[in-house]
Amino acid sequence: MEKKPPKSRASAATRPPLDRKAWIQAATDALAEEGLAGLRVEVLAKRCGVTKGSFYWHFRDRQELLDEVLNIWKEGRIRDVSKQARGELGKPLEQLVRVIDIYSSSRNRRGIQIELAVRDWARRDPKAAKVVEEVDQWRLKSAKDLFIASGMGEQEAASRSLLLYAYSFGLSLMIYEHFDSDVGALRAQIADFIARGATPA
Amino acid sequence: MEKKPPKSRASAATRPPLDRKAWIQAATDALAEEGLAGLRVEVLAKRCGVTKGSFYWHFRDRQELLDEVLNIWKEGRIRDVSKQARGELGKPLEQLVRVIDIYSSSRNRRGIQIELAVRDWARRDPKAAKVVEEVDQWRLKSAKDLFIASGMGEQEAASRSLLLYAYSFGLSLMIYEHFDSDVGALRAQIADFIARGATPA
DNA sequence: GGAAGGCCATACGGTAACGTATGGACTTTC
DNA sequence: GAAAGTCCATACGTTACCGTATGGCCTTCC
Repeated sequence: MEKKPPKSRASAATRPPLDRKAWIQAATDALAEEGLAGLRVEVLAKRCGVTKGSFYWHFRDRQELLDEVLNIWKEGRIRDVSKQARGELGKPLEQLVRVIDIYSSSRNRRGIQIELAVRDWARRDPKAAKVVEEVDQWRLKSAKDLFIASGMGEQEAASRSLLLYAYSFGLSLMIYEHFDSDVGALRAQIADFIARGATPA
Repeated sequence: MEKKPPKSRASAATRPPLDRKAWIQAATDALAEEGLAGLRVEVLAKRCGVTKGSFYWHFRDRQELLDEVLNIWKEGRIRDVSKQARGELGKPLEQLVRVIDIYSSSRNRRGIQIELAVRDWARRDPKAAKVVEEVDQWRLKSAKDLFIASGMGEQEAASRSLLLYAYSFGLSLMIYEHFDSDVGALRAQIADFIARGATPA
């Protein structure tokens, strides 16, 4: 057998060594693009330019990565909500409209894709379901507070909060570009409708 | 080599032979329960009590089954919409509230699961996306007509239609049971809000 | 400069799935 | 009753993935 030179570490020399964070980042990218099915060890390794030997040094097994992805996502979402709660982002109604906008906008494609992937994941995995439930709790509570802060009653504030988020997520499940000549106007009207209850004549 | 008796056809004798429809039915069940990832030939075969030898007699390959599942689903949804359009189901506003109800209700768990599975599928598969787009077109157009029939203007009818369906699908992505002591009341208020624009004091 | 530890490549065994090839059992047709 | 057709079981080759075992390079620390 000819002795192959044990792989020039050209890549290893130039590339900074990976850590857990880098793996989780790559996994989250894959989750956005391909859903839970995209989180495969060997595929992620190729994406990172290494082999799975690296992966199993940083993680016990695939499940450990999945758990981390979920937790990181949860923490990020709760941080976002907390920012809102601190009221540093403008008046209540403006914030509510912005929330709707964030989830309707193509600007935030990656965030939306992850959101949908996690929620699909949650339909079959109890751990993911628990994370989604917690995130929903925070968001709904925060939105409800904002509605109340703008002078709305308890129950209506709760209803509108639920409507706001359900609509936002649901919209990104639909394919409606050709439904109307100006879907942007429709979205704007709906946002106004949810946040202010207005239905322009 | 000992000659094994070529498998008693006990099952085959009692079980009626499968046809394409039976396979598609089983596949749709699997889709509801496990999503697209559940549509695996050998797994479905086990569910049907046969081996994949049967499958490949009825279908050219897995893709052919997937296409059929999509088409059957599309036809069913469009049939549903057509029923509405024929106005055999009561007054416009009642019908709209019923649509919301159908997609919020645990009565229709299977239908909702399939709906979500197909829409998740559509995020990565152009064929599925095309089917979803067509179904959305029919549904949105039908809802819009109902709103118009109850005296609403063009644009508001369009907005509310989009809101209605987006909300319905989005709601089944959320985990909100513990958000309020009476989530049923919230849902009822939202339905009324979407269909009639009412926001009870 | 030698030892220890961090980071990774390679090779291996195992499982699950796809699709094909082939033939067997049972039914229908002529 | 033989031939043709229907429906399926079995065996095979292939690919993709998981997780383990093992060893090697490269840095750090004494």
